[in-house]
Amino acid sequence: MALKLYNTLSRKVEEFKPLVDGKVSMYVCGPTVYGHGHLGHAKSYISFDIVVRYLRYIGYNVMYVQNITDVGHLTDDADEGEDKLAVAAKKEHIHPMALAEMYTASFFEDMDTLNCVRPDISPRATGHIPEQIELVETLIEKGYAYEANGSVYFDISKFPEYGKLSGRNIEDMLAGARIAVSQEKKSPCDFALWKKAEANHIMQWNSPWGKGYPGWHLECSVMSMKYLGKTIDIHGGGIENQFPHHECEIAQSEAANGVQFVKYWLHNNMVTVNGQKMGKSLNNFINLKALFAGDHETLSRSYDPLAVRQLILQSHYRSPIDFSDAGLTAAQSGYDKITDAVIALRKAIANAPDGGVDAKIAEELEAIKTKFDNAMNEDLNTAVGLSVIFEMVKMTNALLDGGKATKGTLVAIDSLFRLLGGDVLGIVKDEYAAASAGDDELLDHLIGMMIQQRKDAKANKDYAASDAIRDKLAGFGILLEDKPGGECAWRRK
RNA sequence: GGCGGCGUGGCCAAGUGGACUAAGGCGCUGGUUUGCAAAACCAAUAUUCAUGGGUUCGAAUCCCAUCGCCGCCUCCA
Repeated sequence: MALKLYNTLSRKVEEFKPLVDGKVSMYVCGPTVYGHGHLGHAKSYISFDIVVRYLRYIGYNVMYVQNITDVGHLTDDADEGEDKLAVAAKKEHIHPMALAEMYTASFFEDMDTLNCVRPDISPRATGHIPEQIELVETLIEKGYAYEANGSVYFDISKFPEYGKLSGRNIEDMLAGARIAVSQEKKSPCDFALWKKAEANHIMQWNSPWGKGYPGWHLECSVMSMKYLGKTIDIHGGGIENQFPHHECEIAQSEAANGVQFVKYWLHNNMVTVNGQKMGKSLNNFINLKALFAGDHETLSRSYDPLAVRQLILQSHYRSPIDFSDAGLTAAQSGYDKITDAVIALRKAIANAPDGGVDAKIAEELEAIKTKFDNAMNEDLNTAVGLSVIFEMVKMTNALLDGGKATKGTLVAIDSLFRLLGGDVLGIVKDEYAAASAGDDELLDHLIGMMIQQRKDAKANKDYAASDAIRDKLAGFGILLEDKPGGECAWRRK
């Protein structure tokens, strides 16, 4: 069975067929770097991270480009207001490019923490000003754009397909009262390709139309074309970018090149916080660093980044997701359950009796993988994909409880955990920080002493003393687990 | 006003015409284990899929209506 993806352009789930056999070109709208990453970024980039990982898992050679927007978008709408980066930079008393640098680093850090694979290319908008100017020139030459008072606008009337992605028509939009009217534009729907800069505008470049800066849709068209070609397989982004951003990208690119810009348009849905829209202007967004540190008024604790990732994977990428403390706690519990099972499994491998893979288990693992593949092939049903991981957890725990599984069997299970849970879903790690021996040898000795004391107390039926030791360690985040046969293991919580 | 989505157990969430007497997670309850816990395992937890009609041999899944919620249309992932 082949991969199927929901294509916003056709509003249908379609079988995915790349332009070139075995290769996929994919562009995802990246962040505007004027603040730390937040939950919305997490949802979006984890969603597309899954797309990339799954495509690679099923054998495609993927070229993944995700831009960094470090200029140009305005605080208000396409034609008014200030450059968001400039506003933030002014507030922090640093140069806009220093601000962009800082938040770009922060963004990469957060995405690494969420275990998102790095894009192959992360092009910056400011690094592609000449290319953007070239595209504007091309559009003017071909009659799709016009200059007015040092700015250049795309002439929507020359591109009848405008609206095909978002299902809008120009008449309806003209009837709407919310479109800002500019004297320079022939039609209120025309959008800026290049904006004339006032003298006090920090970020500005020379152009054939005087000093200015690029319009806010231009960079994606240009960088997509430059690194992936005139027609690409997949373009992803948040659903709110469907209109106008992606609509404008299509207009610019297809007008300039005369060929289809993108085969498959993928859009992820939005995030709400406690049932309410999370928006920049609402100022209710939870930034990722605060989330990982538990440093937010609505959060009772910190959350493991991969538990956040798991929460996102529990629902479909095209569904909205609500973040709440309760939801995060539930996801964290589930994540811990998987992690504990995998750690226990890997520990057990060392002491397991030699032997090959149990035939029945091998068969079950095969069925599990098939179920996983089928779910993911249906427009990336990560919720079912995750449920498969939980089936493996159950299988693992049952086998470990039985204590008779061979090394070969356990290794086979671990391999599948690494493949499906690790390579594809990104929630199972290759290595976990040593929870007992190894690096923490000293800690292990010390806790071992406590465990021995507790054991002695228990032997004397001094349960008050033994429970006090357990409680005290729990207070430090150390959980004791009594095993059958009087053994006691410890792990961090 | 235009466009789109959603409403499934206490919570989250998959399923979108027939193996659904509805996956999975969290939670709760009972059991095994334990001195007691924790962890793990086993069992139980929706005769029902917002409501009312309709189509069909058959609907959570299709159609219509009603109610409720949400998003986009302005920067946002």
